[in-house]
Amino acid sequence: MIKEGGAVVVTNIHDIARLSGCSVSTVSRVINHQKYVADDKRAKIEAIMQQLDYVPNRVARDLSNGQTKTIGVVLPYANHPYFARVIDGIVGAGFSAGYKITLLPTNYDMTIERHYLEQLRGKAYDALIFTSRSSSLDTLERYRKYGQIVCCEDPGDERQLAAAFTDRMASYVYALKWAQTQGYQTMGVVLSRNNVISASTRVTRRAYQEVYGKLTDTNLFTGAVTYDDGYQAGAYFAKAEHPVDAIFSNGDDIGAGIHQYFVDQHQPPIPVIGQENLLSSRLLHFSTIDHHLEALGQAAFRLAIGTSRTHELIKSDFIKR
Amino acid sequence: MIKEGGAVVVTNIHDIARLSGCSVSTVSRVINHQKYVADDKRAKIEAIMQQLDYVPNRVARDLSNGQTKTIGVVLPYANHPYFARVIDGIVGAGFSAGYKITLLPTNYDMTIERHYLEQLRGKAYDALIFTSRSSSLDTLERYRKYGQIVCCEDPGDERQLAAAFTDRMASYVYALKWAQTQGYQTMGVVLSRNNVISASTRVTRRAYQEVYGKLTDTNLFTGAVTYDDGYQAGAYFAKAEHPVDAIFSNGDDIGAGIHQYFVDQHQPPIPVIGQENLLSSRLLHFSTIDHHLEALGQAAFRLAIGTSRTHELIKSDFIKR
DNA sequence: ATAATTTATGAAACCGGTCCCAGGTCAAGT
DNA sequence: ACTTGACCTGGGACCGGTTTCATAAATTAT
Repeated sequence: MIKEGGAVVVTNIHDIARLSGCSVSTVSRVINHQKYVADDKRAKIEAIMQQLDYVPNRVARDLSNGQTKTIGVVLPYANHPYFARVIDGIVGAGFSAGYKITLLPTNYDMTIERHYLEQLRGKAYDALIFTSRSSSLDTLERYRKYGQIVCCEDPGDERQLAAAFTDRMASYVYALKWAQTQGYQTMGVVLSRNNVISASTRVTRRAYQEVYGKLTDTNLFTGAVTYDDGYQAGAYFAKAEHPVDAIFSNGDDIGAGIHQYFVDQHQPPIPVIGQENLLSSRLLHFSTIDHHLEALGQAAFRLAIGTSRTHELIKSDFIKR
Repeated sequence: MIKEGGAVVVTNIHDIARLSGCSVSTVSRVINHQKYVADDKRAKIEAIMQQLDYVPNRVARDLSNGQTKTIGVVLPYANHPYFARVIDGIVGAGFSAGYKITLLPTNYDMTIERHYLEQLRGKAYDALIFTSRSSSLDTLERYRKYGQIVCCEDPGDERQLAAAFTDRMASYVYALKWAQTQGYQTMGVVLSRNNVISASTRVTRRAYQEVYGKLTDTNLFTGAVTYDDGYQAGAYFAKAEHPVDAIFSNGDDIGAGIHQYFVDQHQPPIPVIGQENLLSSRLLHFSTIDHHLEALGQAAFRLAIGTSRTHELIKSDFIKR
């Protein structure tokens, strides 16, 4: 019991026990609203807890219970609208379930991802949600035994990992086919990371293959994450030898950059299809795919606290503009 | 020591001590890279830790150390661009300092804020950052003794609270005076919460008073948080009996809504001054105040882990468009 | 009246670490 | 030879809870 200026600042369960003339076991029972405590003792203990303004120590309980009621959310960066929406879903669901959500930025660094996986081993989190990853699925799976691990992509076949993901393939194919019906013969593509580990990249290539055939290097711009990157992409396609009729972008803000480049050059803006249904596509009035990322976050959270090793598919909507 | 299919899954410091023939104290010294351990013992212990793939339990260390290296960030909702930028700053700074950042949504509910303050008492966090609040400063101050509390507004006079805030007053006055030089005789204002607890609301009123005189009800629209709210505000001012020459908005996305209403009605858009320098003001080309919210978040974090009861002022920039 | 439950309580182990302190070795200083 | 101080080591208290288990009283069932 630590005092400061006469007022009690910190108390523990032993103080309460001593002052109430009971044992810590009994106090613990009162704290946890368990049966088998005499009414008078319960009242007395509650009164003393009230009086000393006692609050049980969260960390001690976590240690004893072997769980922290905390979920770690692994993401490259927090300020990107894609992740912001997913986080929003996770945080909302987490709040309702009484869980704490901790943000774990990686900047796509595998070493840092490993660090968080080690923290999972150290019981710092009950589960990890990978909204994006650089490590292999094998690596993630290897840590599965230390806690639930949820990834936000289709892990395919028989994985031990839980997964919440959007139906990218279906929505991409739908969007691209719609573009064909609009008379767009050639379609440019803008991607973020051009590697096999990015689910978005992989699926975009597959969907493109199915609808437009092989994706050539000239029709592809990679490394786009922000509006300014999109602007660069716009410049690339504007100056291209064989211009494309429309561009399928990996995000609305990037799409806005593409659009804006043409506007700034006083050229007719090339039709763009974006993703995420952000304000930018609404303002510039181009089509987009809404992946319902809040729902994705909620699903990921449910999987994180559930023990069921399952998959959840979130349907996307194509918004024609 | 818990095994699963032959492989060791969980070990603790006692296992390491037993297997290495040393005491727990010595193992602890090795874990923490302390002096006074014989080279051969150190090597042996390290080898065994390696072999069993031992990771110290985070929660146990936290309990013993009396700190969690976790900062709670209190905010109304996570998906709003204002808070997204502040979070980004906090998370970045937290990562560099080896701290965990937990998001605590309140939806402006005082009861929920209280709940988080109680958690601070329960040692769940080392400090709390209030990016926004509904509780009074007195209330926050009352919990100050349980941990550092940082608020993101100017708390004025002699408060025990640490504070990181932007120079709203200066930037608002600057922006409004600039508007006057542009010939805008009457200025509408859009606010989020029209109560005295919102720093933004309070300062906007004061700045308006200083430049334009008394803020009348007819020149004010409140309750705006999103683009759609801004759209409503646009409708309000478009249909007003005494139209305003320009509108000072509490956010770029809201400003975009205002702007867009006029566009949709085929009316010449009314000049808007936004805040936060988001993509929307860039796309629609209206002036805005950049509060450098990432820097605000970083400052807030520094105050959260520092014991110095200080204030940090972040300068804003007015971006004329 | 006796056996079987249910209720009530506290001692003590446990969760998995940190750290103070006592005790011992050994080389340098006087 | 004797003090001094740096180096090593382990026992055990401590952080603040939860939970098992033994014990006993009060009910209920037979």
